[in-house]
Amino acid sequence: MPHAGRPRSEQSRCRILQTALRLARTRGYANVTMDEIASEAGAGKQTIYRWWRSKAEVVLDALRENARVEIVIPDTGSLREDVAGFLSSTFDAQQRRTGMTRVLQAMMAEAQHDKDFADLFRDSFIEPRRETLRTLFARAHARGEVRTLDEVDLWIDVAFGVMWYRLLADVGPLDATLAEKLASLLSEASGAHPKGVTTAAKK
Amino acid sequence: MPHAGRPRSEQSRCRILQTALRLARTRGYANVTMDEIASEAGAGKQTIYRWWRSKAEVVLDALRENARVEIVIPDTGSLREDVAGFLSSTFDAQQRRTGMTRVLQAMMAEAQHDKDFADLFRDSFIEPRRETLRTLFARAHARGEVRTLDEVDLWIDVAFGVMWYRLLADVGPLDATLAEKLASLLSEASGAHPKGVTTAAKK
Amino acid sequence: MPHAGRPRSEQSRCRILQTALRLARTRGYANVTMDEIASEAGAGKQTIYRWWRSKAEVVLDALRENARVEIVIPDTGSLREDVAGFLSSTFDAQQRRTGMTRVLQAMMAEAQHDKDFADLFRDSFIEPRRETLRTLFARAHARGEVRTLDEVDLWIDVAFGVMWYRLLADVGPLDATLAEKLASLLSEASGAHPKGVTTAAKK
Amino acid sequence: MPHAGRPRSEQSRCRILQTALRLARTRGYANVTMDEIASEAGAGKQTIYRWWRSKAEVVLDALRENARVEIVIPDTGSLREDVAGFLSSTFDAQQRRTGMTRVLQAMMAEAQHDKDFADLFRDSFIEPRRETLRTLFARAHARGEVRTLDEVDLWIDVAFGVMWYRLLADVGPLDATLAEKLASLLSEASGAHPKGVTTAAKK
DNA sequence: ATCTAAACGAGACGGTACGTCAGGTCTTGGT
DNA sequence: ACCAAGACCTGACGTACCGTCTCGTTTAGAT
Repeated sequence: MPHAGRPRSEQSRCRILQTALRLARTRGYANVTMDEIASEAGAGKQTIYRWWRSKAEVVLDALRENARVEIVIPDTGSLREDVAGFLSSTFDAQQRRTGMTRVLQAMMAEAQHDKDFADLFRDSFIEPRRETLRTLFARAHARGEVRTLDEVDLWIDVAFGVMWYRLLADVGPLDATLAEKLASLLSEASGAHPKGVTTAAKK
Repeated sequence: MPHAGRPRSEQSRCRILQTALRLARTRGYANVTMDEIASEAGAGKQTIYRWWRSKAEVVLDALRENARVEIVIPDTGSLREDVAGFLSSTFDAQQRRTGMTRVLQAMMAEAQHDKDFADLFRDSFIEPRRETLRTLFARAHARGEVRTLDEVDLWIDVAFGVMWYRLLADVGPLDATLAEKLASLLSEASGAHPKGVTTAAKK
Repeated sequence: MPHAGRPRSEQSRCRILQTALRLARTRGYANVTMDEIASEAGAGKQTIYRWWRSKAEVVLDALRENARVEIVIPDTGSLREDVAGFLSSTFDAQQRRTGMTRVLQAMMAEAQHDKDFADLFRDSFIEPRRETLRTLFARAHARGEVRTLDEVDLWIDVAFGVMWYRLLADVGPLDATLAEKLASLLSEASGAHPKGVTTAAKK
Repeated sequence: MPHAGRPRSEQSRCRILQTALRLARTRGYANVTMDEIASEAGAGKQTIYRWWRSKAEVVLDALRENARVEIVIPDTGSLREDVAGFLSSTFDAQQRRTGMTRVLQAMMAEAQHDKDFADLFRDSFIEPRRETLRTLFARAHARGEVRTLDEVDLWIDVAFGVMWYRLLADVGPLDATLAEKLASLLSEASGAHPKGVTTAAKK
């Protein structure tokens, strides 16, 4: 059965998402209340709760809508360059827009005390980005640059682990230099042969 | 002039810390209220606020007091084994005591929306652990196992980055296997020659 | 435009007023907390603060709602009897219902350290009762029982002054005897000549 | 056995009383805390609680110490003038010193929710003043100005009732005019023969 | 053209926890 | 034993958000 009643207002949906992201970036996610979002978006609170389960889900949704086209998935023929490019682009996207870093931190924070959101966040944000990196390693494997994909999850953990660690614990910047270093580290780790043997050509 | 007035009650301090950590572990950090901590510790809420600025600071303090003796700093003569031992011990300490993982997640989450706490957390929790790892690398350098310490911060980022990433994003377990793999990765990356072999050409 | 949003809940309003008065009478105004009123009325604390500024205003409101029909305004044709009847009825209403005296004392006490409440109390409680008495004197003046209304405020002060003084300083009972004596005092003072006679003997 | 240990410090006692009254007058009784009194008096809180049971008792004590000499007990040979003089002096004492009115209001308010203080207040403040007025009526009776003292308590209630009523309910000023009017009313009621006629027996 | 039903704005509702404040008690070292 | 200082426990406060619940209004497709 196709119909019944008034259809969802696209205008409301957009205004809520835009307002949520704007407020989260300018005033800090934690300082923004649902009442504010509703009020600033000219929407009723119920309208928000009808379509999203929590403030976190609204902001995450806004984040995804917003970031849909920002990240580049490079294909240069070199694992090191691919990884460096992808990480560089990822870091950039976060730093460029003021307050975006804060929003990401808040998303991860929120995931810590909301199991439902944690699942959504992992499935719709964390995993897709892991998948992208996995693709880069798979391509490199196909090219023969990488001997085995057995440890690909560990390599991904290293890349994103360092990123999130710096982001969350504020122990260092996310810049092109870091992207380069991580790319080098991972391309070596994934292509080297530890036992001092021939090691063969690395590049 | 040495003092004035009634001295701080050591009993209260201990009971508050113990109660805070116990409640946080058993019922989840977010579900514990200041009123509960005060009440269960037989303390007044004001007494808590007199010495700590927030629930997070209380729990962090309890965490430090508690963890003072838990972590082993190994010295086996081998960087790989030292790192593996340290990480293993760190992971264990988190998994062994029920609920400890949750508390750590909550601490990191809290640091995301409380600047004051973030600073305290980094200085009194994050950095000391980095320092330990730094010591292991410095020893290995002194032994000649590591060629240069230029990238030691990156290696530390890798170790803790992966740990926190798995902890927070729930993308994999923190077990002995991971400790071993990270140790291998880092000892290789840092230029180690496990068995005194030629190391061959690295680049 | 008549409205917008959910209308105020009459049920909540009533339950809050009833609960407030009941608790104040049974347990003593000072021993009742806002949390208790809210909790017992099945209301949120915010709902109380949304419509009243303080506990005192809630109780006063309840008092007015409750006392709307209790006081008799007599019209016997004799000033002395009118005043005696009115005061008697007023005293009775306070003594009959257990705890009511205490509530009145508390209201007056509250007015002493809350300017806003003092104004409300005077305008909505004190003055209406003065007005009633003023009416009795005005009627008597119209009948020729009272020579002039110049000092009517003083007479009113005397009646209520003695009442409140005994109530607050606990220096004597509020009973029918007092009502009679005050009525006599005031009818004499105001120049009444009960039976149109030469003023002569009073009783 | 007369003594033991350090004697009570007269300096402390005075400073506490002075500070309490000063603060109560300048900032309003309700806005003053025990901590403030102690701190401003350079005393410990315990020192206050050692000698007084509550803030109200401290202030009342200060009030009595302060007012010891202020009130005149006139003896002019005329009841009307005696009463007018006494009330006038009483009203003046309250109005002259800024904030004193407020303190009296607060005392009476405090008596409403502290039974112990109520007793102390009545016995040491209310009753002595009643007694003074009683003396005036007794003298007048001895002079033959007053026929009987049967209703002296009512007359006293009228005088102080109007005073407190105006003070507490803010329904009129306490000035010389009021003192005169009350004196007239009471002297008439207590012995006068309003119409020059026989007036006959009152009861 | 009317009917029906869901979505909409507004905003009041029941709750939970917060951080603060004051009261009155207790515990130091010092007089 | 008294004192100043100040930490202690207790308990109420008024505020801030949460997520839910009415209201009357709007907006489409189905009748």
